[in-house]
Amino acid sequence: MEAKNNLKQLIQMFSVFDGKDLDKVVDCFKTRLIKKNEILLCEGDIAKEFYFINSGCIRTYFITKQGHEKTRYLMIEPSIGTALTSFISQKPSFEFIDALENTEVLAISYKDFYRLADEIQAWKNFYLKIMEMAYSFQNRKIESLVTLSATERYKQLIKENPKIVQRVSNKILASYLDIKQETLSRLKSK
Amino acid sequence: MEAKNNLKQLIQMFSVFDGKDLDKVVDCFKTRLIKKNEILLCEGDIAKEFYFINSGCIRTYFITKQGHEKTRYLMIEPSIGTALTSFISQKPSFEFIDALENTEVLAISYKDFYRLADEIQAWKNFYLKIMEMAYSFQNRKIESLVTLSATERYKQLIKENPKIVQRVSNKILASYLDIKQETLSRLKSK
DNA sequence: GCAAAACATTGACCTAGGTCAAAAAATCAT
DNA sequence: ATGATTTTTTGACCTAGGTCAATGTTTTGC
Repeated sequence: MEAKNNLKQLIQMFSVFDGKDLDKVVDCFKTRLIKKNEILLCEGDIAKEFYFINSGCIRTYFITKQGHEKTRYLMIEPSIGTALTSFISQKPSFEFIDALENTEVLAISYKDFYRLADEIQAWKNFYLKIMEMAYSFQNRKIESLVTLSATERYKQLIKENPKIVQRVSNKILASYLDIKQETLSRLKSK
Repeated sequence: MEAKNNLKQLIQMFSVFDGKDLDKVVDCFKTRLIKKNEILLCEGDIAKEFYFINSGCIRTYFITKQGHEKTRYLMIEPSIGTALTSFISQKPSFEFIDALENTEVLAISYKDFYRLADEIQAWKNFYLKIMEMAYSFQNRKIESLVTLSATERYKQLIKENPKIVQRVSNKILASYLDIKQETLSRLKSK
């Protein structure tokens, strides 16, 4: 109940809904409780759900040919996301989604997500906002990868997402920053 | 005339239009002829136009604090794009847009672009497709940055975009691949 | 056609971050 | 509470790519 109110609040930050449409949207979301280390999506599966994180932490990551984990997104409450490329294309994902903490999400299926986009203009606008924000996020990520040193990326993360730094292990943080955990250890102690 | 037919063809690859709506959309695009090295957008300006490249080549790039150019997008005909972050947000861009060759574009203003999105569902769907494709492109870019060596990135570019490699100088290619031109020279001769 | 400018290549040297291993610290499961 | 496992830190060593300078090649503008 509380989770659905949180979801309503987040949605309305990005798109103007009338009450009935918003209820209709929110009713399509189902509560999921996920245990720490549980995998929501395996590589090779199709991402059939989109998530609102009501509490906890989930991440998307992939594994390189050399066997290195690269963390793509870290999401703590309140936020939204999924393995977006697979969700959009409905093709097998090369990303995993897992939970770094016990996590409560509200999940909406691909079918409902797109059906609502056809039926409710405000939801389609919301979806556009999601894509715009995701695009801008990727832009900043690329800019930081090509212009900042490892130390600078770490400092930037501390400044912009202190909560994430507190809650996530150094191993995971390092894989999110595109550095090795030995390197993160060293630059933390400078 | 020919350009507008090319634009119609490209649009219809991504979204289903009826004839009248498509004409209405295409009528909002104006022809622009741009000379090689002409700057379409300066850092600090707001991106007020979205482009269809009918012939030629344009790129978006930014300059780091150290004064290095980093090329973000290379677009040869037929393609679409702009400095998307600034276009979406209507805030000053940190990217430049310039022409690497004499180029003919069809340009649509921000106002028309969004007005059409309100009036014509197929255009809004088209815009969604643009965002989805842009997002996927960024994803692949990030993946290549964090998993491939300089040589591998170069080889991937040759394989996936041979036309671009032929038409764009090594200096620009290097800045697109996030390597220095000395490095590109060296790995080309291996 | 020619000088200037820009692009490309090559040489020599340097360093940020990776790799591998070992040790220490923290967390987990019983 | 304790042993096992995982995470983190530290040490020593290595290398891909950067930096700077010089030279060669190609393109541009007059």
